[in-house]
Amino acid sequence: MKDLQHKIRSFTPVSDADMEFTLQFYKKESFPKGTFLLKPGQYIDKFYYVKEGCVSYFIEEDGIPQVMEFFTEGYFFTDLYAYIEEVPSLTYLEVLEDTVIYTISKKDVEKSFNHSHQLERFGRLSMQKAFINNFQRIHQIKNVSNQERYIQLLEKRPSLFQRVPQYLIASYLGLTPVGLSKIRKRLSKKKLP
Amino acid sequence: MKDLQHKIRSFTPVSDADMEFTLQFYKKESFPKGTFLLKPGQYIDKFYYVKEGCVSYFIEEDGIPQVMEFFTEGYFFTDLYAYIEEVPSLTYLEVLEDTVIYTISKKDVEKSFNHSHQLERFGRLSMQKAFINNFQRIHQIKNVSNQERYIQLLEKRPSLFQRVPQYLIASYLGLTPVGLSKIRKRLSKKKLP
DNA sequence: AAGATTTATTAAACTGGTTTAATAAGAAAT
DNA sequence: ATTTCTTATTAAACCAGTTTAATAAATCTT
Repeated sequence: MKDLQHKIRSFTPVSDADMEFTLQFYKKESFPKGTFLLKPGQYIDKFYYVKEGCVSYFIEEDGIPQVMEFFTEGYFFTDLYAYIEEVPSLTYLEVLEDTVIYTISKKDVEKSFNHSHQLERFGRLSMQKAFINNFQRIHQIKNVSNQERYIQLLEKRPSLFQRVPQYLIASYLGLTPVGLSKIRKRLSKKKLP
Repeated sequence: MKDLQHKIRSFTPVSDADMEFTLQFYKKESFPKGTFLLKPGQYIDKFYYVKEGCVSYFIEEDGIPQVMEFFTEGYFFTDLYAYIEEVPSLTYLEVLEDTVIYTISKKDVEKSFNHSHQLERFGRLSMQKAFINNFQRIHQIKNVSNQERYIQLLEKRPSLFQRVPQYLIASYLGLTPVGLSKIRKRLSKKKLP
């Protein structure tokens, strides 16, 4: 769990004792491609950290998956709304490739935050970072063209294109597969001859 | 500052002593309509709470304001990215009507969070709530039609339409004024005869 | 109240996407 | 290897928005 430890300390200093206290709760689990960690109607009382692999977070709209996020190595995730409010989820969490995850229960998260001010601070700062990421995403969706967003994703998370089918990336970008295909064609024409 | 106190306690219990400790830092300030609390290039080391009034948070794109949020009564706000990273802002914060604000400096926010675990927790939970709001916004922008988003805004924050010019609301919804006008026309035709 | 400015609507031409459907290419199963 | 299933591309018709420009309505100034 070296990388998880490192991840936590990238937010704020945590004493060895506190670190040990919280790490004891995480359980390593492996899920094969195709596993659903969460489906609509289910409750979720766990927080996850991706050690290795990829998980999609999506909602189904008229039978079509609308991808909100791809969680890859180093991401913390859950369906935060359902987790916090303790209501049935509206979303899916689907494992897109064989994935190794560290899991911690909500109870144990809360134990950790109660145990030490520093761990509580880690909670605040990680949430802060997630907030900023989301905010930049909103800015992008509102003010950047689809084509530009595609290019930026290509630059920022190139490996996604190797591991995730294109129609899911289209969905993540807010496009249909046809729309994304058109953009790709347009770009390939520009670049080549 | 009764309402600010109440707001803080709506997130988590805070002892009277801790509450007094943090409230001492807030300063009441009044700004007339048209004031800019922040412009691009400036640094921001304050957090704000709207006691009364309305502040727009926008970025200028090709000379056109793109509104990210309207902060009204009961909102905490700042330009979080510039605040955290201590870099020059890219955004504007403009007072849209005479507004009363409680201001606290970043130093004093940090003093508060250092002072007590409960205040740190308030910080985490308020950030968590902001995260969820943002997330639902992303979901809305991605998966809800412009027309439907307009209707939902009308239902959720009707007073905005009384206090903010329509072209700013259009911008907030990701539309041009022309586009919003069309939507309004379409809807008025449907409802009436 | 008149004039000046800002804001909202309408029209017309355009555009970047959608939908639907057919086809092609790739991957998995037998 | 052949079939089957999934994924990606292309084409054609369509549509909800945009841009530009003119007009109308509302608000602010003096």
